[in-house]
Amino acid sequence: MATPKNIQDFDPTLFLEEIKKRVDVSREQLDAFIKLWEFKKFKKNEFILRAGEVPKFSIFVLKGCLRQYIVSESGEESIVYFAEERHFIGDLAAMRTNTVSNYHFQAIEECELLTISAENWAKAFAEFPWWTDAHLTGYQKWALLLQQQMAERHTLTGEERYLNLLKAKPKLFQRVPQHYIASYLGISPETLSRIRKKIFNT
Amino acid sequence: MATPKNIQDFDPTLFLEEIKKRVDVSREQLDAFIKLWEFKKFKKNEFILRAGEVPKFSIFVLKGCLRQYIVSESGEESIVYFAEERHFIGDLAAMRTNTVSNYHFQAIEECELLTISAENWAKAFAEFPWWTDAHLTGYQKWALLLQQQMAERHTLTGEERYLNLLKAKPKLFQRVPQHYIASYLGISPETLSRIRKKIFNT
DNA sequence: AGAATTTCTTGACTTTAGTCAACGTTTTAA
DNA sequence: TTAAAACGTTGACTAAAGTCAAGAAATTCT
Repeated sequence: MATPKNIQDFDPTLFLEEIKKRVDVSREQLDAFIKLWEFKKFKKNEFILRAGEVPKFSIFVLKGCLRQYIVSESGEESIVYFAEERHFIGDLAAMRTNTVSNYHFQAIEECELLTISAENWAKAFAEFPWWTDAHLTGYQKWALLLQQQMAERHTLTGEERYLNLLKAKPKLFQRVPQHYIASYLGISPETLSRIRKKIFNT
Repeated sequence: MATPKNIQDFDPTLFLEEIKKRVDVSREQLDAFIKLWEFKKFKKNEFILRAGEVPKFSIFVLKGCLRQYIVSESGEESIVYFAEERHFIGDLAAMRTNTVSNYHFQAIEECELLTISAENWAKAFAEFPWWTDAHLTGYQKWALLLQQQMAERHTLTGEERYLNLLKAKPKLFQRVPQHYIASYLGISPETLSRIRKKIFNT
């Protein structure tokens, strides 16, 4: 279970750093802003949000790692995103429109998260233009990146995509099971095993 | 060549309809808003924006159809998006940060577009909160959709993806060359030809 | 520590899709 | 209106990746 509410004794440094990376904003603004977030802990393998439910909050990862995945009609799981420390994750569109999400969000390790409710998200949006701005910029970049990844899914082999990911997120490979990486890359665990064998035995 | 500037005799109906679909906003607001956009025509196959250049504007399609594609290191083209009538398209992230885009935007047919410059985009963003809101919502949904498409790229066969697209955008198949569809689906033109043969000859 | 579970590896075989080349058809442009 | 270019189809072959099954290795739980 998630720890109850308002355990406010978390260290906000990481969070503030990430905000400041994106926008230039005063300490007072940040203090007011951070009050809209709530600290929550989750155990390994615990579900943070589930497909078929209306998301109650959106997430910033202080510690740990979680996966976002979708289950196809045929029952196959497909991981679409890993959120490590310093990453935002969630289904804002579903949360804001009060509709069910298609995605599961699960802790891969014990996690410490900051969460923001739909109400507080709306407040932040109304009161802090710099936040809206940073958000929009983030999404604009992210959408382009996703398109690029799709193109790479089309033009590169599994091996090439594996090497790219290894270069881009080396730490990820130390902390998540290999078959999760396979799911994210869109290849079978067996194929990933063979790719690794080929790469490292030559 | 694109026609010069400020040919303002376009019919804004389509554009206004799309805005109203997203937000509830007064006629006065819309009138002021639409002044920030410029009408442009492009001939078939003409490049609207090119990879390696800083995008000068972002786009709404009044008439025609265009493709957004990326060229891989190995020189392979990969179409990531088709924009038909009523669609927004562009590389806002690159435009706003004054950096070069990785994407080409090319007219597939003769096109009539509304374009907005970086300056006017910033104005719209500052002056029309409803626009920012609609924009953000749009991106939030779009990012989720792209993730879903990536998952489908992983779990479905080429044939299944073809049938899905045929159902989702039937008109697209009447107007764009088949090998563009293949590029978008991430399969070779030959494979698409065989998929079609199999589907329609049984 | 030891049993149970999960994860990873390997082999044999199948499926899906890509490549190359040839040729017919359609579209475009001089 | 005809030549050229672009597009689509087909065949033969190849490559990439999936599936199924068995077993080894690692991790988790009690």
